[in-house]
Amino acid sequence: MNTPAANNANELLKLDNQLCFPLYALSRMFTKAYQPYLQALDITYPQYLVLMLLWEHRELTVKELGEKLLLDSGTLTPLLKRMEQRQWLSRRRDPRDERSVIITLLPTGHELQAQACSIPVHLLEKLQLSPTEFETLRTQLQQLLTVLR
Amino acid sequence: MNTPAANNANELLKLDNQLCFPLYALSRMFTKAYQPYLQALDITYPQYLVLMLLWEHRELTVKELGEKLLLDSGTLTPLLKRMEQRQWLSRRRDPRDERSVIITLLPTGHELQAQACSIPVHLLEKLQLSPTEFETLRTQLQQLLTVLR
DNA sequence: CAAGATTTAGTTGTATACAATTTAATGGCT
DNA sequence: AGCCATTAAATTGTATACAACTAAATCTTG
Repeated sequence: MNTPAANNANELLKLDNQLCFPLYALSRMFTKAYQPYLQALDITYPQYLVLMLLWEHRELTVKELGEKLLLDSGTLTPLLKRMEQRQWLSRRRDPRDERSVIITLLPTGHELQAQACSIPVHLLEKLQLSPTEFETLRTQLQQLLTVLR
Repeated sequence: MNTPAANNANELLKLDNQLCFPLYALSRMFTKAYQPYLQALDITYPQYLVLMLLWEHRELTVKELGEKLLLDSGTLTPLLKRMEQRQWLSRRRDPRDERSVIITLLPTGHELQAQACSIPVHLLEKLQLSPTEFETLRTQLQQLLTVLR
């Protein structure tokens, strides 16, 4: 354990020298930053992600949602059922392929968009990043996401 | 909804135009990338974080762990109890302040370090980032973490 | 066309996260 | 000393995540 190589390995084992921990911590901090705005709409962050996709696409299968959010049915099915209970969306089997379930936004779900569209603006203010910084970071993360996918 | 301002607000509501989603997705993908190596040690990612801190510091209170990991006792207490059951660490009240709980690494917990020190190396390989890219990204995330904290 | 492979959701069980509340101990102040 | 505010963990309840498995529908290939 006292060779330079071992010391280097131990250095790498420190929290501060890793990429993963800041990602993990930042991800949770962002979710908390969203919290007050989401609470006003009575939705959670993953539910907000689903809504964003449905505002853009109107209807999507569970599989498509999973591909876009990188979540599986074990997470999505109960989440979508909760959203169905609140009348934000409907779940129905695809008549042309009974294996698939099509998620469609209901009127109540559409109405949330008007209240939600100020959320990203609020968050941008909280971040205090210049548009350039924001864009650079977003692009880098997006790239890393593509590489790892 | 057809004014330029409203359209811009709707643009911002797309997944691809946000910082938060790539952080959220990347964080989970990283955890999955660690998974095979952590599974070999039979630990979870948050448990690995706790171990890394204890390898570096020997003993820490629950409060100190929470400050470093940005987690509260609601998350840490049950997590630490599970690690205690496996004899990796001990939990005992601080005699000088009975409110605090001191977490100390046990021999079994120390031994895990020898097996764990190859993990960051494996991860670096998976990432395929140049040392410069890695460092730039790490610094940016670290900074963002400091700003938001 | 029939059997086996594949695909899509759903289910089960475990482990986080975290808000909100509770409990116990300590500190500060009169 | 006695009281109140503060602090540190623990507890409770809800909502993700995700591995592993199941069930049903569809596809493929001989």
